[in-house]
Amino acid sequence: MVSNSKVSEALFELGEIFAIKGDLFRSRAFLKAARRIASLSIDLQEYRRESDLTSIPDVGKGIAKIIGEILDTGTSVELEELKESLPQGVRELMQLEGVGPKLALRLARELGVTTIEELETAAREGRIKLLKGFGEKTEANILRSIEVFKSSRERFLLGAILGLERAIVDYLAASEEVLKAEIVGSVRRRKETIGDLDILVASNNPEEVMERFTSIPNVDSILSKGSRKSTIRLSNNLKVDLLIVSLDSWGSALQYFTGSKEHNVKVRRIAAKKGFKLNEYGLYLRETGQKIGGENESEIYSLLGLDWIEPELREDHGEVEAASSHSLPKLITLTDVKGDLHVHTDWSDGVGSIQDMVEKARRMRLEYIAICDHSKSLAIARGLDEERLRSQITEIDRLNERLEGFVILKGIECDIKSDGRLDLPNNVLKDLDYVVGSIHSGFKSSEEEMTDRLIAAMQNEYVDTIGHLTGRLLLKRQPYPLNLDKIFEAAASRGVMMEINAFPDRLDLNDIYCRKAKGANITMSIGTDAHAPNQMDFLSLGVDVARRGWLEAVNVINTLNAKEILNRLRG
DNA sequence: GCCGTTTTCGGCCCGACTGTTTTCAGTCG
Repeated sequence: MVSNSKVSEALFELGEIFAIKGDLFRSRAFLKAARRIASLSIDLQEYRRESDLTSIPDVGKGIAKIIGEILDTGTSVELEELKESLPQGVRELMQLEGVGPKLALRLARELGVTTIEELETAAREGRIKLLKGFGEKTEANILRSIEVFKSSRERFLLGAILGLERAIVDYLAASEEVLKAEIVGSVRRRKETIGDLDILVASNNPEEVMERFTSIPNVDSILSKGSRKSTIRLSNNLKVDLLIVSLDSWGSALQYFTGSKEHNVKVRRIAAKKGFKLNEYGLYLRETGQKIGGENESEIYSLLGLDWIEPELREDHGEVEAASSHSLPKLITLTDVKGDLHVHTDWSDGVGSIQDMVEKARRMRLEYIAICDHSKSLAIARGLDEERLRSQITEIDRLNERLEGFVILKGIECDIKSDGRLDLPNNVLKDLDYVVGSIHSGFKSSEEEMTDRLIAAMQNEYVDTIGHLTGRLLLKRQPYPLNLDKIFEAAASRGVMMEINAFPDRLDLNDIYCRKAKGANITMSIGTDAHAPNQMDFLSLGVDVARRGWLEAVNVINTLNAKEILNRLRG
């Protein structure tokens, strides 16, 4: 899939350049195509061999030609020429908040700056405010954007802000002036990483609520403040938007601010076609301006002839079409999940005993957990050799005898060695209930080597699941290259499952691959990879990914109860 | 440049906030 990201980056770049040049519609077309390519679960190189690139939505003749050129030569002549024609550094400047194409071009042209660093110098020397149409405030804002850019331009893990999200909503909801409060935006859609936090409030007294919002204890700065919409930055650099509407616009505002942008564009277009106008305040008849909906969200969808769409699906990945033909999936929920299929204990690098993990699971009302400590190759994690694993098996048997209404599955997270063999012999694997095969080394190998390695591992009859397939660490490490088609084909034919690793910086498989795996008839398992009892709370993040990947309960093995899963695994 | 139940031309989502300017362009979501 390396070629896909290369193509999508080039298309993004072209889109931005066209925006700088003022050709906004062409820009939009390229950006749209770029996003489309980025979300494809098929490899472009392979796709091109079998079909016409123009069969991809948002890709027409022109862009197909450019994609072909990039696949063949690594770049596009048009892109290179356009880059030449722009002053150096314009695109870099656009990374700053509040600096769009127009501003970036003027700054680059008129100040001759080519980097953010040079722009900072110019701002400190007071040269920006001398430009026509610029003043003190613009200069100060640019300086502040540069600060933010330098200190933290990374996104936040969804798993890292969840408590905070709740706390802010509760803080606002405690005011009598707040009639309703809800998280919207990418957090409501449960995206794996988020850029900011969006909160929607219904109130008849927006001024007072805004006051309360902008005086939240850990606010660092107020970026904008109006009667309907304000933005603050918290001391941890997280940006929080508050939007206030009246109760009769609650549903349309919820719909609008949940996004995604692409989803909303599609929904609005349907509204327009049916003779409506949809905005955050309501659904209106275009001709008369009469308001016909807005109080609740599902009503908006139903007036447009659509089933209500779960927020996690709102990415314009076919959900609007499915809602129109009443064929949306019935998504898995957290309560469907009966067990956690990947936890560590103090037998390897976890901090809890088997008993601690069991107690936590029981508090979560789960029926089972699979103890999957590391195997011996992972010496740094005190991985288990055959002898210690046998002791652990005995220990688990002993504990299971005393447990009622709960089962501990005997498992292992067994290292897959570089030749694809497993780290422990079959004569001990056969005595386990559940084997997760994972790669923890050799991340720099080629796509072919990694693919072969995984396929070889799946030939082992005791491997139930492949753990954290792509090895990515969100915001830290890219996934290693893999031929997913080959891997999923092998997994489907061998009946091997794919893990959704629910640890916040893994979430691997991701949503897109989940959907692809589902299409390949592969069953998924969800495991938190918890190394401490409380980390089992990450289970909900795994379910979020599954939901974003269009999975239903039947696609996930942990929706079976303890008896069923034991039958399925070793029956 | 893409797209089509208004289909090969003429649209392309729509509104809030800011800054600097007297009526609006730029940016963002």
